[in-house]
Amino acid sequence: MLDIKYIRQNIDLLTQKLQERGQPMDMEPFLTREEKRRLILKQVEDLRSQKNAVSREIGDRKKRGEDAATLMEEMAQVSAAIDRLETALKEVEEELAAIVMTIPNLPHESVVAGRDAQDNPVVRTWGEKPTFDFTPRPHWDLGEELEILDFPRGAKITGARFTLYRGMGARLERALINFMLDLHTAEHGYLEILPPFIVNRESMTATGQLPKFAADLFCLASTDYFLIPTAEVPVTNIHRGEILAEDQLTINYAAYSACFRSEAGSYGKDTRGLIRQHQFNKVELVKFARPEDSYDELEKLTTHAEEVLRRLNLHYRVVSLCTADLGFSAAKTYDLEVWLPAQGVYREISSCSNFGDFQARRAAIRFRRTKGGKVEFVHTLNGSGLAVGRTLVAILENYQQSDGSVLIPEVLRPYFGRGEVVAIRKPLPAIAERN
RNA sequence: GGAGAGAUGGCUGAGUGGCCGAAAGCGAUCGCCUGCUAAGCGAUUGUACGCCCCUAAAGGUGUACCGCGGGUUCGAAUCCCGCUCUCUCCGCCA
Repeated sequence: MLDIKYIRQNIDLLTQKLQERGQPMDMEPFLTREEKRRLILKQVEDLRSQKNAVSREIGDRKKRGEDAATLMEEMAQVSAAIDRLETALKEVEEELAAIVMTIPNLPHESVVAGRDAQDNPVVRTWGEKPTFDFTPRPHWDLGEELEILDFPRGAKITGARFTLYRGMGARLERALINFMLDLHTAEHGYLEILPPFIVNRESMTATGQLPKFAADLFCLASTDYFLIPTAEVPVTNIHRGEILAEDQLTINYAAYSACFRSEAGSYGKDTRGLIRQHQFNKVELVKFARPEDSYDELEKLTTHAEEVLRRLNLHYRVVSLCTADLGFSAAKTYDLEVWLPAQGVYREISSCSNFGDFQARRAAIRFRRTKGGKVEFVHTLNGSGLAVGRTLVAILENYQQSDGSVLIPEVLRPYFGRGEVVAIRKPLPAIAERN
């Protein structure tokens, strides 16, 4: 959410920025309601002021044993007038909020104006595409053959875009979660969080998923609770409505969670494999920073996410999202895209964003300056560190061998028991049956 | 799921219809004093929104906020209703 006063005073700049985002908006409805709100508010407050003064007078007179009947009658009418104006005020405030809540964040000045994802500049690349002396196969084939990913049974148990992990597949997913959390907590200084995976409407609104993107969420029937689409939601809401001390900042949290996305409108995209699921695992990094620090923190956050890929020795590139590709709440975003050799594409595996004060204003997350004692909004940031399912995909495809087995990256081997396990192989028939 | 108790400022805690944005204490900040330390003295100590002033900041002023939402009343932290959360007991449960 943007500041209403800021919108009013910078209406031309805002119109231009929305244009650049490819989401032009007519600001006239905002302006008329904003003005109407102030007009009515003034009237209501003047009447209330009058009411307060006269009510005090009535009290005084009664105490002195004087008659106050005329004044009381007068005030009854003033109260009625206040009631009418309050109704009108509430109405216009709701309309105004409805408009403001659907205005996206303004892109940071360093974000390039572009038309679509094609215009996202590549900031850097790391590593090299692995070479194969055979044709690399897609992870869905490898996963089924190794009997670690079971797509038909996932569909039977629940439906399309749900997958059953088995044996070494489940183990690899778990190893990745632990590896990522260990790295971020022990070496990057994040505090580990295990949040609720179900949140209320207020939390969803604070981080920007609601009211605009309800179609992407799973809502629990007969409740006002939602399955989280990312740990960003519960973790950012940890400090909703709080005023933090300046010396607490920057706060760094790392959280594993399952993520649930309904994503209506994704039909036909990525129908095979693990890339686009209704349920997936993710380790999320969240920061609360002072405004002057937030863009430095974004760089740090991004390198923390990158470090996971580096240690797994997975080739990737970093792109900076252009204005048109930027998410609703973000002021600036870096996407990490990992190389998937079977498909010959770079695939998004992490998205690291600075939201500026956009979420903080919605969520009322503030801090008090030690010097000056002023209250200001914090800046919130978050990034995937990383999407676990997609990391598993990248490992299967990049570490596959000609015999159909998949080597386990060095850094993950300690998570597979005593270190004897170095590869995932097709199970022997007898073992397969026992499983 | 059933029964009961509770929710007040950074914290503790008083306040059952007007003199209450809210006593007192603690904490914090600034200043004074004491040759250091401790103690003492004084002042300040919420947030949001509107208006005035204005380059801005500061300032002035008004309104709202005592868990949340309604109601009664000229007037509500205080009375009534609904909800949420916390605590205790019972039931159920991993």
